[in-house]
Order: sequence, then C-alpha cells, then structure tokens
Amino acid sequence: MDFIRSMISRDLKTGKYDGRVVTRFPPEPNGFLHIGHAKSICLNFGLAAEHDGGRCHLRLDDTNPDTEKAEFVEAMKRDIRWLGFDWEEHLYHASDYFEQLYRYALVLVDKGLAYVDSSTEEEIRERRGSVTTPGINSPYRDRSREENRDLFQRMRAGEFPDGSHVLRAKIDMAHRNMIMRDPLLYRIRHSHHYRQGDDWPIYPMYDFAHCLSDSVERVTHSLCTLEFENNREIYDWLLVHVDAPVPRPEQTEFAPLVLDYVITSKRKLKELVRTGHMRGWDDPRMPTLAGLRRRGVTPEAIRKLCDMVGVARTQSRVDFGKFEFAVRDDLNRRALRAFCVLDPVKVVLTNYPAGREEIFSAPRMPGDGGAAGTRALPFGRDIWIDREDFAETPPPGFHRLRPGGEVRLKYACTIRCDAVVKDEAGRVTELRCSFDPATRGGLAPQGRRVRGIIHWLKADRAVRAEVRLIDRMFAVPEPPPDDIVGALNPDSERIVESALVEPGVAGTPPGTHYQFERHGYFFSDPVDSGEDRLVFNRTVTMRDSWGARLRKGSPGIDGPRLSVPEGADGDDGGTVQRPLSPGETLGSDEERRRFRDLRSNGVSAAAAASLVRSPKALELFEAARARYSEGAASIAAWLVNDFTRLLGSDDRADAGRLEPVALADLVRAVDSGDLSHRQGRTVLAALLTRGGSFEEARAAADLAEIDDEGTLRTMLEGLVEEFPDKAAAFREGRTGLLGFFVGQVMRRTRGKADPKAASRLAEAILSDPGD
RNA sequence: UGGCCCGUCGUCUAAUGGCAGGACACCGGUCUUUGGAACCGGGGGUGGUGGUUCGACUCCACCCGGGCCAACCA
Repeated sequence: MDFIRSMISRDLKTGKYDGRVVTRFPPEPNGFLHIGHAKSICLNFGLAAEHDGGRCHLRLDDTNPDTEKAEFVEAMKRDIRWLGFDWEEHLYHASDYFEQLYRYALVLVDKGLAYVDSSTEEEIRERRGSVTTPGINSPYRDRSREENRDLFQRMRAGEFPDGSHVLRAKIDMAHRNMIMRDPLLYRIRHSHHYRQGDDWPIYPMYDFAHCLSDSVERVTHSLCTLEFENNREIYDWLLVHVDAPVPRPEQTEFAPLVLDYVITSKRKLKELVRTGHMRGWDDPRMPTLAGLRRRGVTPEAIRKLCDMVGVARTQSRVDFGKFEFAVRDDLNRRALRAFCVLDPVKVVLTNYPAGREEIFSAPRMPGDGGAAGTRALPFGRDIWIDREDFAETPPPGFHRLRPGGEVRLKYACTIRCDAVVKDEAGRVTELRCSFDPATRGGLAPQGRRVRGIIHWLKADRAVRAEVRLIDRMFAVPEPPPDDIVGALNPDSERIVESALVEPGVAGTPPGTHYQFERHGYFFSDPVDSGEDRLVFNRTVTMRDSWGARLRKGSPGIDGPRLSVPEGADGDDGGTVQRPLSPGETLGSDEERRRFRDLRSNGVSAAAAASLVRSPKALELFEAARARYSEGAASIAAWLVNDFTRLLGSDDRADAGRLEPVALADLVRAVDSGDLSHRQGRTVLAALLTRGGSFEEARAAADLAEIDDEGTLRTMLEGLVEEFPDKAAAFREGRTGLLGFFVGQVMRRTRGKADPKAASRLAEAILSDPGD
C-alpha cells in the first residue's frame, strides 16, 4: 500500500473527515491530457472507487482566461472517460466560484490580511528579494482597510487597466518560503473567458483559487505533484484566515510520472505542435492520451503502467521498457495475429506448380485453444518474404534464410534457398528456392530441426497497406529542457507506403489491434484508415532479443547517446572527502567551547555535538545533570536519541512538560538496572505527554515484563518447532533470522517480553540443536 | 548562500524498530511453427560516517548527492 492510501486509512480510522473520501482531478484546460496526468487520474479516481461513498471531482482549473479553451475541456472529458474513469455528476469549474472567491478576498481585506498593491510588475519582483535575501515591503502595504476595500471593489468593477493593481496577501516579505512573501491573490485581466465571457476583469491566482475551490467542494484529500510542496503553506494559511469550514482539505504531494524518452510539459508539447514537429495533439508519437490512443495503446495498458509505477514521494524516472511491457502485456491478450511483409523480396518455389494455390490454416490467436478461430493463408509458387529474413552472409547465430540454408515458412512448409538473383547494383531481387512437400503443415519427418521460422505472403494475394513505424519521440532518455527540438528522434516515424498484409486483413475497420507476427503490435489508424485504405500505426515492437544481441555486439548501432555526459562511466577524478568528526561540524567558538566542556564530562562526541546545537535540550541537560552528575553521558544520550525521537514522532509530546528532575531520576533508574531501557522509554513517553514526576509516571505506566526464563524458553522452543526451516536456516548462517524469532516472541506477548532475555535465549536455543 | 522535500537491486516500489520482498530489465533453462509468449531458475540493493538499541532501511546527528521555490502561469 502506498503512503497516500495509508494516510487515508488512518483518516478513516480516526474519523477525521467523518468517513468521507473526496478527491479531485483539477487540470487547467489549456492543452491535452498526457501520460503524466494519467497517473494523477488513476490515483484520484482510483481512490474514490476504492472507498464506499468515495468521490472524485473533475474540476477544470480555469482561472487564466488567456490560455484556456472550451475545446480543451471537451478533449479532457473524452480522454478521462476513455481511460476508464467517471466523475458522474461532479463536474466543476473553478471559474464558477469566482463570485464566492471574490467574497473570500473581501474577508481577507476586511481583516487587514490583504492589500491592493499598485506597484509595477518589475517593482514587485525586485522587492521580493531572493532565496538568500529577504524582500522589502511595498510602499502600498499599509493602505487602510477602507482604501483597500474601495480599490479592490473598483478593480472588480473594471475601473483599472491591466497591470495597474494587484491584490496581495499581507504575510511577511522576509518569509523563508518565497511563496509566503505577500503572494498575489488577484490580477487585473480584461480578457474574454471561454466560460464566463466578459463578466470578470479580475482573475484569482492559482494559490488563492485552488485551496478555496477544494474547500467549497468539501474535498478531503487534495493530491498534487511534488513541485507544489512549497505551496502547501499558503494553501493552509488561506483556509485558516478566510475561516474556511472544518474539517479542511489537506494537500499531499506525490512524485509526478517521469518517463524516459518522453516529456510531459504541456507548454513544450504545445510548441512541438505549433511548429509542426508533430502533426497535432493526437500525433501517434505524442505522449498525450489522444496520441497514445491513436497509436494503439489501450487504457488498460496505461492503467497497468500506473499500477506498476506506484505512488511515492521519491523523485523518480520510469524506464521506457516498463511502458512497453505494460502495452505488450495487454495487447498480447487481445490482438489478433496476421502476417505483414514490410520490405518484400520475391521467393520463387521452383518445384511448386505455377498457377496452383492451396490454403493453409493458422490460428488467429495462438494458445487460446482455438477460441478466436482460424485464418486462411493462401500459398503458391510466388511468395514474398521480408528482406531482413534473408542474409547472403549471415552473422554468427543467424537462424533465418541463407544461401543453401533452410527456413520454415510459418504454418506452411520448409524451403531451401538454391539461388540468389541480384540486379546490376548487387541488390537481391529474387530467391530461387525449393520447398519440401514432406514438411507441409508443420511436419518434420526426418527429425530434422529447422531453427528459423519466418512469415510470408502469397505474392498475388497480398494486400497493400500503409504502415507507420512509430518509435520513441526522443533520441535520448532525458531530453534537455533547453533543446527539445534538437533531441527529437529523427526516426520517430518511418512510413512504409506499400507494405503487404495477408488477405484477411483487407477491410479492417479503423481502430483495430493486430499483432503482425514477429514485427509487433499495430493499430489501424482511427483517422486515416478507411474502407479502401489501410493505414496501420505501430504501437510497440515485439520484444527483440536478437536485435538486442546485435546492438550489444556492435556499439553505435543503437544511435546517439547524447545523454551520457563525457567521462560519465569513467573515474571522475574526484577526491574522496574525509568524513568530518562531530566536533568539526560546529560553527562558532562558543559552540566549540561547550562541546569541549561536554566531552570532558564524558559525553560522547556525537551526543555532545547534537546537544550543543539544541539550546533547549542543552538547558534540560544542564538541569538534569545538576541532580545526577555522574550520569552526564547517559542523560546526553537520552536527550539526543529517545527524547528527540519522541518529540518528532508523537504530536502529543511536548518538551516543556519534561521536568529535569524527572529526567534525571529516569536515567538513574535505567543506569542502575532498576528499569530496562525499553521500560525507560515508555516512562519517558509518559513524561513528555503528561508531565509529572518520574515516580508518578512510572507508577502509571504499564511496565509489566515477562523475563521468566521458563516461559520464554517454552515459547521459543515452540517457535523452533513451528518454523523448523527458519531455525535450520539460522544454523546455516542466516543470523538475521534471530530477529524473526525475537520478533515473534514480542508479538505473541504483545510486547511484554523482555527482549534482551528473549534474544539471549533464542540465540542459545537456536545454536544448540538439542537432540 | 536560505527554506522545504527526497535518497532501498540497473529502474520502479514494499517492509507497526524484528526474515530486505515484489515488478520491469538482465542472464540461464524447459517448451515452442513468432529470435514472440508461457513456465522454471539465477545474479543484483538499504548514499556515507558515527550514535541509540537485544535488534536499525526504519530513530538521532553530521556529511554527501538530487529535486523544488525569487510568472500579474498552473
């Protein structure tokens, strides 16, 4: 289960949203949906489907009138449905909330939390500062609430030209998060909105509109990609300060889908379409859902890919092979088989009567037990085979036809190449072969084994088709953002105008999947294919271990490798840095002084360095040491490890509740063996959440421990009996399994066993086979 | 010279502090009328250094590496 699903289970358990799961998919209608969006769609709609009463809203995030169009909205709706998801009645537009958003903005103005800034764009930018320097306040920042309200209302009334004013939140121009430096909330834009017409001269910015739209729709889990991490702070700030109803939606970020050889920048894709490098948004080479669909990729394959990729926060790149696997895996199950000869070479079977024709039968779908039926393959004296299935001087390991060699014509018979006919240029024009009647229909009478099996077509029965050999869009896995065009794969589409297919393929309707045997999966183009014209797009090639082997044997055949930096696979000559000792990482003389002081009291270097950096912990340390002076090292260790950990992992923990005296008593009790470390930790947790003295906390905590040797031994012996293979594996050296046995003891005693005793006993019992 | 986030097989992704597992890719084998598919098997991993713990991928510290943030885009 991924981290988002875990979070939702947790929320369901705690009743945070009263059992509701409401997600949303919020694209801006300024282009086409692509494979990257597919991940988000699968996640958001998937989540809704997995929970009773779950919902996923489709919300068009249309707050920028200059880039958005109704046609994009329609394309998006079509593509989402095609992928297999449904928003039911929950179709929304951010622009439908403009009035409500405007009222929220007035709330902020009236609270003195938003102001109208009349600076120029450049002034605003300059005053924002940089990531390392604070910004400075706008001269308009201290306008009165009344003036701000008046100005903002007049902005809305359309009294001011574009760019003359903006509405900004009043937060902090020195904020460490650049986004919080008085973010813009509204800008003036006298543009026609595809949906709202000319009603609005002001438009809300993303940060303002998004969280409030989520809130208006009572979304629970607002999922977006990692690049919005920094925006989460303003998301929460706005909901709090407009007093949005609780429980409020919460934003969670996940890693976007980044696929090798693909880009998912709508801006850049748009540019490729605009400049004609791609024929349209639905060009079969495009990573858009429309392009993938036209290429023959199925919704099932895309969903499968998203499944395989998972959802996590790690920034990742997905191998293109994973995409290809998902596509083949699905198409293998659904695509009917047929023969297709891309680059024909004539074969004349000299011992076959001219003018005679016989029909061989072949399965439409091998391995399905005949469920899909058979197809008829006419056979005769003149046939076509693919040029690459013959080699006059074959490379080592080549299995197909060669002079004097034999090959099987799939589903027909074996043939032997007797003579090669060439034109003046030396190009092979015809192969004169003889067929073996005894091998008809797949028989191999003499036990003779023919390695090569190739596809073929009877010359006068083959049907013409245009085949577009689609390949990956880019020549390199990571196209450089500043030179997308230069990275395009020059062979991303090779058009074979007159390929030949078997007669049964004639009349194939547009939108049909085929596997052209040994070539790959193909899809009759939904646009260009028609009754009298066959056009096929190659969706994906077959897995090709022969081609891979050839490429491996001769580097360079693989094409350019622009992405590999010079010397990347060699020694970069860098020097290995010596790790710094803890004391060396300290910044100031004062810190170093305290560090030496702590060291002289027996505190470990690592603990001392940590303590010095944390004034609060250091204060506690000094106070506790005053009561238990010989325990300096232990107190420091407790503070640096267990104390810090509890504070970080438990929301209820508060350092302020921990009395130094209680801490000192606790550490002393553990040092003296009065309490195990584990029990000490339990008491510390209680002290941090409830406060009080050590004795009180100790009395209140459930510290019962099973350390009775007999009980533990019985339990462990039972485990060894129950898991004899694991016990044996341990004796053979898999010492990690000790953890398994101790873990089982801990689990079965619901954490009550003394792990130290259990561990010691387990080791003794396991190492000694006994009988 | 800041803040936030992220580092697990080649790649993607799991593991309430308790057996480092799965998938793709790769290699080998069986079978085979697709150099395909199916099936079986194999190699390969916790960025580094310390610390805490009976036990660390998991907690703590530091280091290293990567990503995001300074549009009146989203």
